[in-house]
Amino acid sequence: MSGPARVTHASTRAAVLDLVRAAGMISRVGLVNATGLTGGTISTVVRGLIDEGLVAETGHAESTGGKRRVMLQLNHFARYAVGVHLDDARITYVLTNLGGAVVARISRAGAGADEQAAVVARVAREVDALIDSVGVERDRILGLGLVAARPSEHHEFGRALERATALPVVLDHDATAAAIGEHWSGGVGATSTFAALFMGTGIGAGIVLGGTTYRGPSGHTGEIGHTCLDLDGPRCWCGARGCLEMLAGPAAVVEQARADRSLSRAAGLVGGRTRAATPVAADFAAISRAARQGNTRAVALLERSARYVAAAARTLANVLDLEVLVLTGPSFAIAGSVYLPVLRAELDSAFIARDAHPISVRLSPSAASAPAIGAAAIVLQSELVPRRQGLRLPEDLAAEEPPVFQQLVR
Amino acid sequence: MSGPARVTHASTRAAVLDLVRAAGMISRVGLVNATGLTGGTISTVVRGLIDEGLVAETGHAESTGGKRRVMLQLNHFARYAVGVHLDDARITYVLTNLGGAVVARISRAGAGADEQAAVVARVAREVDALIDSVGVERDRILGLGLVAARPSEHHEFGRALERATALPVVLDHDATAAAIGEHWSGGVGATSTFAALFMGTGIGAGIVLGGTTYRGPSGHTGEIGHTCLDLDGPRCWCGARGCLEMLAGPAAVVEQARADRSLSRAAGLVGGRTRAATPVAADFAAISRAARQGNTRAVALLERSARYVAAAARTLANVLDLEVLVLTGPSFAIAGSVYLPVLRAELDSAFIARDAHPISVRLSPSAASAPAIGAAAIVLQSELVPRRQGLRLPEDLAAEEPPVFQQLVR
DNA sequence: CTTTCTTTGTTTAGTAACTGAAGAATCCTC
DNA sequence: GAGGATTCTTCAGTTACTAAACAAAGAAAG
Repeated sequence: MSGPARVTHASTRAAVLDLVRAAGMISRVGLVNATGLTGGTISTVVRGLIDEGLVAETGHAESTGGKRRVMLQLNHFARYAVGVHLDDARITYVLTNLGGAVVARISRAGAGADEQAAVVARVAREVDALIDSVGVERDRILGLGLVAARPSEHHEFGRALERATALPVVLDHDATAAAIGEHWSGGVGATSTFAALFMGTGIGAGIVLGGTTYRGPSGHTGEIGHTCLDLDGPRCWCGARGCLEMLAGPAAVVEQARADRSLSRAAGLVGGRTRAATPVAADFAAISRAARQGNTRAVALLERSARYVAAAARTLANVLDLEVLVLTGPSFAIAGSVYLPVLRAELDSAFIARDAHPISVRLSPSAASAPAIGAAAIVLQSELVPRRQGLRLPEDLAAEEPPVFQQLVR
Repeated sequence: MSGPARVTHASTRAAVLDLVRAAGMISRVGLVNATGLTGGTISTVVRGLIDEGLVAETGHAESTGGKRRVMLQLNHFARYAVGVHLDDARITYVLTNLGGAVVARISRAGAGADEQAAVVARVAREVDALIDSVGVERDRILGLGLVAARPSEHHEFGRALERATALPVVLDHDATAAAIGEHWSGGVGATSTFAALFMGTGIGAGIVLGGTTYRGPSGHTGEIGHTCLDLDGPRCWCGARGCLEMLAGPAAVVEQARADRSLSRAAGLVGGRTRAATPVAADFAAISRAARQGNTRAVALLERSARYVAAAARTLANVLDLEVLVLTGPSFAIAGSVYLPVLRAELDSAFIARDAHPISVRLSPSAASAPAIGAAAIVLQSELVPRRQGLRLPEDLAAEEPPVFQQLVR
């Protein structure tokens, strides 16, 4: 009743492993301090991890007056995971090792309106190619993470891909995946509260609260694209008015640019002239390029968008008491340098909790492939991190179907 | 590794107790289904609770084809808790029983600029009067919950009050308390995701995610009063422009009403003429009264405010995937009937996840004393619900001396 | 009324995951 | 090289569970 805090049974191994991963290098005593477990427990848990080949002893630390600590490190190449990001425009594949580092990466054109069976076969083939390119044995691959903007629409696809690749498939939201990817690749602290602002064609946010990803009761979290920023703004497909996405999302920026003759010409916008799968993505890239080259109209357009995004980001930060905000996704990969200073300025001057703790705003070092990396990270997490803490919920009991295909969103 | 999910050791007793409370009446089999624990475990846990006098057997259910279930109920009068809400305008005290039901309630004028020692003595005296009014033995009172808009400013006050009353004191945010109060008083499901929109002088939100209250790394959560609704709106004290609080909070509504001669006269606004502690609260009440009596200008003013609040609420719901939204706090107690339909309409037409699950918007049945009730509920919770699950957090380690080679992530 | 079946609740033996304490190993200092 | 400091391991004991057998209470059928 009054003893020290404990760890949920099944999660201890995973928690220790996660600490080793997050710390990069740590001793058993370090784990004792970090977990609150006793030395004896850590000793046996670590032995198990070493036996499985997941962790290795790598040298000693300086003495602190007695026996030197034996340092432990993750055996990064003990296991691998595949991440697949289905975007309208492109499909991105990554193979990561246990540390979340990208070992191989390929990117192919999006599937468009192709037959699902054909897409499944193609993706399976490309996953095979990815794995073969670095010659990793199949049984060292923990699974495949599949992420998309609307995961609920890819249910059947995931199931089929599971059969085609013979890998366990987990399905999730791309923005959530991007957040987990940032968290996993170590840029963000293990127990921190942060959001990954994800800008692709739309705008969303993946949310991690105190180290735990937040998915909400139906997986529709972080929809900041529908933050209201103008009560009488233009009507959005969601039913409301003045949504961020309508006012300042990539599609809106492109539309505004197309309406500007001079800018259209200067940036060489694709416009409606081609039948490219995603003229929006292409044109947004063109506008960003023009901005980088000093086109003042392009700069003004992006900065206007950034002001809106910044207001939404501040709202989000104020609601969740965020510690870190990471900009990620294809559009921030291209135009992040314009948005970053605007968001920083907004949060430095108007974040409510700024006296209590700083909020760090940064650009993801791998914004373009963040969702795919995150997809792989979800696999790593689902294998290595606690499946669940606390009570089994009534909803779980309702759906007692065979766990063929693990899905993270409903 | 593969078995059913388990319960954190220390929390089982509390989880079962909480289920009994939430269900009102439940059998052991019901607890088995709700928790996922086995009958044997439930049997022993329930015996313990009965031995402690917290739970009692109360009759039988109809037979479902075999032995009838023995129904269990919380022994509501086994323990009590005191809740104190420090508002600028008023101090509200409640004594609740174990079920969160209010047994006694008093409300006194706010402390204003009085000396702290005097206020502590006065509050302690009034708490004594509250307890004596129903003749509850002191040792049955679990503790005192103290809530305020800016709890960090009442640290020393809480400590002093602890000495003066000889009761354990817990300190928290008033909006968070209101949310816990709603959760505890059973209007909201045990594992639901919801927010309590709290409108006093300012606007905030208490957040409960999947049955767990979310406080954030520094306790500054749910600051939806600083949701941006107009990029070029009036400047707010927080440093930003177009904050909800500036555009549509009670203070803004009052200011707009005062600028309207006809309405000022009709509603009999206090304005700046008196030296009352909180003219805003009094005038907001007067405007609401005028609206109820059919004054179209007052109605228009409040409905305008409601449209802004609704937009902020929608933003919040979209970010957190809310299932329930409760309107609470003094201002909603007065004007909730104007705000409720506007919020309902907004969320029915534009909540992103509305196809996945409904969002229920309702008015708190005890909006005026919700924070105080919540304060008491926090005490009940801190006594009866798991102290902590999972890992020890880095903040706990901060006090300890750092080993030379500590490489934990910050 | 008796038998059989269903459902509820209890008891008991066994197990996983820890703790606590003792001891072994390693290093530093004098 | 003796003694203390620190790290790590071992092992018996505790806790909180599960699984399975059992007992008790009612319903349904004969």
